[in-house]
Amino acid sequence: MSTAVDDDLWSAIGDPTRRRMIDLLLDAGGGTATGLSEHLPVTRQAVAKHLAVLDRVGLVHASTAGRERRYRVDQAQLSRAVAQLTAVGSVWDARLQRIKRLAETIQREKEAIDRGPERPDDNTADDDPK
Amino acid sequence: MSTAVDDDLWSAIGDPTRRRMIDLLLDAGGGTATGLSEHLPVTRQAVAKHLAVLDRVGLVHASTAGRERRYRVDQAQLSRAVAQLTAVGSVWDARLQRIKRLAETIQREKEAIDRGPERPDDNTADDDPK
DNA sequence: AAGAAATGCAACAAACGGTTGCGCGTCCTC
DNA sequence: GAGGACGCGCAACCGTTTGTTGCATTTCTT
Repeated sequence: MSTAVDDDLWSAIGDPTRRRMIDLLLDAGGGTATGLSEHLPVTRQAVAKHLAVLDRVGLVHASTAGRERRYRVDQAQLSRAVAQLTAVGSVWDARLQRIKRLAETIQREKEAIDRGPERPDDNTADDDPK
Repeated sequence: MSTAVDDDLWSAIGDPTRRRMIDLLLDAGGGTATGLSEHLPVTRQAVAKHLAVLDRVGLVHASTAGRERRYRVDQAQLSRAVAQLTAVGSVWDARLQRIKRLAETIQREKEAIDRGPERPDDNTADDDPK
């Protein structure tokens, strides 16, 4: 169900610093390594490496202008990533729900036994009540 | 908005191997390091380390039974993680939507200019069409 | 009691995220 | 237009993570 490309996307957005970088880029509509590093607790070089990673998986694109290298978020690719997140989330959610229902069923059965361990079915002698 | 604990949760589920392990554990309702490693492309020891990571952030719990050490998913904590995923996803989605609307607005304005760069309002000379 | 099965521990290699230091192009200003 | 300031890329290095292999230990089975 998950491809290698998807794994790359995941590990790209798995890093907290990279997630914050994407936030910043979305907020400002783009930015440079130096600019981003001023809002992050890491050096410009570390930011540059992260940008290279994000670029490699297509989550951002760069454009050189003079001595500046400006990065913008690729909306389509980020959409893909978001779809991945919600997909995995809903799969796990579904499994959790199933487990939860199962547990409740077992609990009900247990309580039933606790109430009357040997009592058979209710309606075995239900016909002709009078 | 994101705490250190949340970052730990994220990086725990950020690893593709660990995600597949959670999948397997959910499917089978629990499992051991040796058992999981048979369904994964890594050795038993690597799986054991991953299980230790997942245990440290509370996503799984272990119980020793004889020579076996069986791990189960902590439903509440996984729910937390899923909530995280969907939260980040919806934030990014919202930003993407905003950008998309903005782009469409600009596009409409551009097209309007292309149709008639200097034309003022539509209904200035609308009376007496003949 | 002996062997198979499961785990844990230790040493090691490679990749990752981070730092510092340096050199090179581009812009601004005097 | 010469010189400094600014932004960037490259290389070396360090600590942690992720993976391996090898071995000792515990527990089950026969």
